[in-house]
Amino acid sequence: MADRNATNMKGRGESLLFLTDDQLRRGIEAMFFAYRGFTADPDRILQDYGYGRAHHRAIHFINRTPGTTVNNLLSILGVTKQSLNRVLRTLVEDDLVDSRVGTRDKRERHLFLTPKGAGLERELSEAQRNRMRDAYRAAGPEAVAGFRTVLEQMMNQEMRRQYLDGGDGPR
Amino acid sequence: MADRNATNMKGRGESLLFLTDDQLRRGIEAMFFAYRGFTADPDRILQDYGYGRAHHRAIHFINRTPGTTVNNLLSILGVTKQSLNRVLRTLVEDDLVDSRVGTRDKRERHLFLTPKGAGLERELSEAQRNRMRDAYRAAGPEAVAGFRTVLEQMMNQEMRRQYLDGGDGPR
DNA sequence: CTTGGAAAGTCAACAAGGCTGACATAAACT
DNA sequence: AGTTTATGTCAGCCTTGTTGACTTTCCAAG
Repeated sequence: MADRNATNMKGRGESLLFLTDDQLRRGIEAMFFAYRGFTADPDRILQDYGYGRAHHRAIHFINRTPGTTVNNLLSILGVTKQSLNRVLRTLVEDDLVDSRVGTRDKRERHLFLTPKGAGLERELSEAQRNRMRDAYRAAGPEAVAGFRTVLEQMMNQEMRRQYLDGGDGPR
Repeated sequence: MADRNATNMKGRGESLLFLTDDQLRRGIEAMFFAYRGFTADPDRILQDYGYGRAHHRAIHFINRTPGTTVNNLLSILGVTKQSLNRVLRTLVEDDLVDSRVGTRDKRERHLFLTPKGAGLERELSEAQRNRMRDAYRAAGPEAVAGFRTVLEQMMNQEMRRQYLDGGDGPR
């Protein structure tokens, strides 16, 4: 429906710009709807547990980097400690996350998923991976490579800004 | 940093899967960070006006489809009428949106941006387009084509679900 | 022409998850 | 000893989502 111009450019490789405002607008909307789809499955699962996206994010990054400190998590997620703490507290209370006092620096708390937490993580990430896999499969390997490339550019933009602007935080 | 496997597959076109869980996880995280970057500029602009993302979304879709009804907007945005109404009310009060009673069906309200509203829309979409354009430029035309293809797959997933599941709405 | 129901709006109450500010504690650093 | 750092916590505010109940308008079918 929309990638006519883009596909016509394939193989030319020059930056002769097919980037009309309308093309960009479609990209913007695609991001909006795709992101909604992307979070839909986890959202439904979390609802059953009485959790929200904030819990999902915490669980995800604790799983990715076991033993991460609260401060680490804070800067990755870009929220205030009060906000994160609220979430973290319920996760510890519900025995999904284990918060261990640091050995070298006892002020720090190192965060780990409990078996129960790892279970929920698997459930959530499996749903999301299935989505992603289906989209990837339908789009094909070449498209996936391009997808990753563009997303990485968008990520870099934000990382760059965060450090250049002194990281005045998220809205 | 990540598309090694994917690029290796290029040209083979078969679905011999390069889709390891770790590759998928990286895609998932890229979506998270990219989306954050994607909304960062508008969020900053909106803050100055005392608005939030909900206002942005309303403004965007009214601009895209001038004269759209409240119900149309409702189903596109996937929120409750009470939630949308609160946003719409402030936009009308602040003279950014014009709500005209329908001529054929007078129960309907048709929504238009006022010149002032169009001004804010331009400011917001310009920031977002610049982001998108920069990412597209840096990634190149082929990557953009792939990006669009994958996003469209993800959009379709959600559209399909919405109608199959009877559209039980967003969380 | 009456009435049922759809479309839109309003009011009230609530929850999640952001935010700020202030303050407490313990540990580490100087 | 005094300062800084990491964390936690209390209180209060905002946005944006939710339900439920109710009204007004008005189309359309009986």
